[in-house]
Amino acid sequence: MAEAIPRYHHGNLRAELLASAERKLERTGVQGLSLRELAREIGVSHGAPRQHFPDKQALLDALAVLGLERLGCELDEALGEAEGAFADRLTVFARTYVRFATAHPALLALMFARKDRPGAPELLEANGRAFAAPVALIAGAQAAGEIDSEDPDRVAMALLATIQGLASIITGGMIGDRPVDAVVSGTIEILLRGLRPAR
Amino acid sequence: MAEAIPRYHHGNLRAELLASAERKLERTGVQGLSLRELAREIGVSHGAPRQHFPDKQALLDALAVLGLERLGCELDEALGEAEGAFADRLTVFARTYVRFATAHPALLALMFARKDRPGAPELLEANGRAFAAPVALIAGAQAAGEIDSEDPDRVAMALLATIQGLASIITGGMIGDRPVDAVVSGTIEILLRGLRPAR
DNA sequence: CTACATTTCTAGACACTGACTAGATTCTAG
DNA sequence: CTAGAATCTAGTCAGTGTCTAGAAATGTAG
Repeated sequence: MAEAIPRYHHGNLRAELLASAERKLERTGVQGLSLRELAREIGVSHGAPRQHFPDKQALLDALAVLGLERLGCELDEALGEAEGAFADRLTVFARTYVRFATAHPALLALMFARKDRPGAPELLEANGRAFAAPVALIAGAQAAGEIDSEDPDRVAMALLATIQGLASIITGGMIGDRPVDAVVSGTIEILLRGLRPAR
Repeated sequence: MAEAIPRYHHGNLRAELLASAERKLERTGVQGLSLRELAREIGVSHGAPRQHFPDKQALLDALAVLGLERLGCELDEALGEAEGAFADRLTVFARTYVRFATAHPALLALMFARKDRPGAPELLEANGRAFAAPVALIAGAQAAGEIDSEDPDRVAMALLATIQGLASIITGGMIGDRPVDAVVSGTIEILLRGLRPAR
């Protein structure tokens, strides 16, 4: 640690607050996240965070944006190197999303907070960017005739809803002891059969 | 109001706490729910709730159980009087569930909190009771050959996940200005096409 | 009816939190 | 070098959840 000498100006407080907050978030949930405790751990006065986040909600929103960006990166990466038919790539998307959801359930809850809220336009924006790759994937499949496309928007909605639902069920502990990957790919399989073009 | 005379023993505090808490919950979310404020509104001292709920979490859990019971009633009722093919009855289930979810989003979040938690066995139990009717509906359809049943459990999982996902998307505000009922029935339609027995 | 035990509620305390303020310190342009 | 902006400290406030001791009402024998 080179951070042994406490200077008056921390120099990187905003970033370190976010990092510490995210660590704490996964361990204790939103309820157990305290601005003062964060400041204490970082070694800064209890009022310091206010310089970077006017509000606790502002910190949470920033965490959500970061989460969306990271999810977006993981999705881009996974879908970028995914080859093969639409079915396979959609499964890759679902698995990546579900893995993220189960790895960071508390963060996901923040990311899914109401977006029609004052001060959440950047959240909505980040949301759009995060899901750009899967949306493009679906649109491409529709254009290529790989899936039914009578109503593209409805199809995309159904796919996203299902995958988000899987994540909810799993993080809620309602999956019991069923194997995650099997449930995910089984569900995707059913969906795809329903989306097959009616020839 | 016959409750004008404040007696020492309220006589019905537990029930009134739950009712007040639920009202507040929908307006302010979990964050804005304060035991002391509840006590103040009801006209009782700040320590009184502790007699009925040892913990704030205990109040929240009780709220979740009540929510599950009410959801179960609504589902039972809706599915009880639903006639017709499996497709129609499944749509009724989805609509009923989504309506409940959009009407009580904060309560739904409580109901979907992690169930593998110390002191949540009654939550899990209530969860099972609430979804008894739709689970029976699905099992019946499988038995009657109305839908594919190579793996009954997987099929049920896919259906529940999808419907829960719809609720998440809608309460998260990500549905935009699309008509709710159309999105719901459109998604169900796709699922059902995928579940049609392969003859 | 009385005496006792239990339930229910009050009142006071404690540590903690998020938010606000004034002022000290450091950084940075000009 | 200096003035102003950015950053941090320290003190304060109302509010919260939880704990405690004890008062008040209720229920239950004898």
